Amino acid sequence: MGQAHGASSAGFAGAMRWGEVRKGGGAPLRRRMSDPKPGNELIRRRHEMMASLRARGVDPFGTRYPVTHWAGQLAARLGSAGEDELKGFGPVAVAGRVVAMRRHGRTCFAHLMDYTGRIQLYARADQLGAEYEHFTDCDIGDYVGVTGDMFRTRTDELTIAVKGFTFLGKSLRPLPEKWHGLKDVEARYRRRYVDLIVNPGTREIFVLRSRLIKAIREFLDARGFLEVETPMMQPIPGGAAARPFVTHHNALGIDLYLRIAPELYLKRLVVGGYDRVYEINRNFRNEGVSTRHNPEFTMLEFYQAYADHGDLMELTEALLIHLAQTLRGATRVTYQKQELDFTPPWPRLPFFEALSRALGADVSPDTPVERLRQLGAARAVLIPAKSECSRAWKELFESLVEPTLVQPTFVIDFPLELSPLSKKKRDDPRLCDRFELFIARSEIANAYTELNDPIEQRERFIQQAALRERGDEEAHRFDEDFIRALEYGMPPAAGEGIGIDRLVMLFTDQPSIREVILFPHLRPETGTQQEDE
RNA sequence: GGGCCGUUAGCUCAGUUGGCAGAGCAGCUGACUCUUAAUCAGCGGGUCCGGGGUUCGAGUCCCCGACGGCCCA
Repeated sequence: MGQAHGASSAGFAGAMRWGEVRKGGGAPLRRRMSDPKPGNELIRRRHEMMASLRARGVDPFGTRYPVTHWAGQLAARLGSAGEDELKGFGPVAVAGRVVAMRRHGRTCFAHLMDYTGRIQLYARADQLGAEYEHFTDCDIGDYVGVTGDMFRTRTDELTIAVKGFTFLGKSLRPLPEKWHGLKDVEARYRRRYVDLIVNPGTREIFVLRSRLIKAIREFLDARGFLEVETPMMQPIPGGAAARPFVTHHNALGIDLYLRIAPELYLKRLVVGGYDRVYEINRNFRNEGVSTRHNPEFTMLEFYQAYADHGDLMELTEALLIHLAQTLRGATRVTYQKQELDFTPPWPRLPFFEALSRALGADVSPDTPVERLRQLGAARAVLIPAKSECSRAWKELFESLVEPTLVQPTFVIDFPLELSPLSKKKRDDPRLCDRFELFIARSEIANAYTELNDPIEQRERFIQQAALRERGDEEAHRFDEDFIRALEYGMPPAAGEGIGIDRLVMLFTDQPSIREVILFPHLRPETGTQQEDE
């Protein structure tokens, strides 16, 4: 192997030009602190090994490999197979990443990981001949293909006796330690690929996320809902109270907004005659990041004609039970050491009843804001002077009620002012036919009976415009075309939005939204140094 | 935006009162034909996040900054 090292150093020097990394011809990027230093011994060694393989006529980066079995498949089929069955099973070809190597002189054990699981490999010099050296030259992290026969070791582990061996993709960087994995949270988010390689728990979260979304589709499809796609870039960002991201369309010469909600477009489709529609896709809100907020997040929205928000409460109960049973096989799940019981029906808690209980005094939509401020102050909730009632309700609810809502709870009878797209409650025009679902102190769903009266919708938009005039950047914007759609006639309908990321948090027992989003938003890892300010 | 905490080898982490920068894993060399956190013997590996200051001397103390985490708004 000695001469191979010599041959490799030239190739290495050519390949590694650390100092020359540039971003668009601009200033050099700062190297991240946890990145190996230029010329790092472990990386250099791997480059040398790559060159050594080439010198021996071995391609470190293989191509198409005819896989006959996956690791998980072998374990499932042969996990309890006897000696004779294994002998008769015939040759297998597997491919994956080498994740462990135990060299014992002229024999060697390794573990291969593919996306279904792991399988042990056993190589012997007397079986492999010249290829044995290539096998033991594997670095942890290399992608390889292996052919061989199944057997069971003395310690009863299902193993492939290696007969043939191919490099498929050389790994040039050292992986984190086998025992502790990668723990550093920042590194896990920035290099999710490494996190996924070494931390099985991370892989499982995103498999469950995928299964959850699939289960939602099955549930809605079975009930006659049509999945649709509506614009992500909108000229008027509507359907929610939030600040949008702006972008620019060069050819049209106009600004467009990344959507904060699909609502107004989905309702246009209800006008168009699709009685049951849903969309699962991204929303973008220009707000801070936290353990519960990512600037882009995934939302399910669905609309059902001829139904009201009461129907949707029942549908929501059925949906979450379906998810709990499909994903966890139970109607109860443990979230952050608390047991959540999804058995319906869930309590329906009127908004002002919840506030009154929390404040220890009766309050209603008519309670003056000054009184609300006093009551809030007594419970350490500060409501800024000159606030509108709506602001006070929000503050008090978020500080005093939300933290108490652990078990699934529908909060109903929201004040009209907070709900400009929602139908007015027939027997109390100060309230509306709306609910929010809370689970584990977190808002999971928001739904209402849709306002389908274009005259009243116009009035509501006008009120919102007035709020916007007074500086409320989150007030809804006037959407003339949406009014026009309603004027063509919209059936009574109920609509709901469910935050997918927060649902995934519940079902994977994760305390932070960043753990259920593959690439959560972080500040760029390298400073641009170009805009000095 | 505010408060607190963190950043040391590829990874996980120690680092005393301010006095030569450490361990385990990973890596390298050698031994080893059923191991599995393999074992045994030996070896190499550091911009202590960055910049400034105090000091004879700073990983450690002070100031500024970057990034991250948690809590609050």
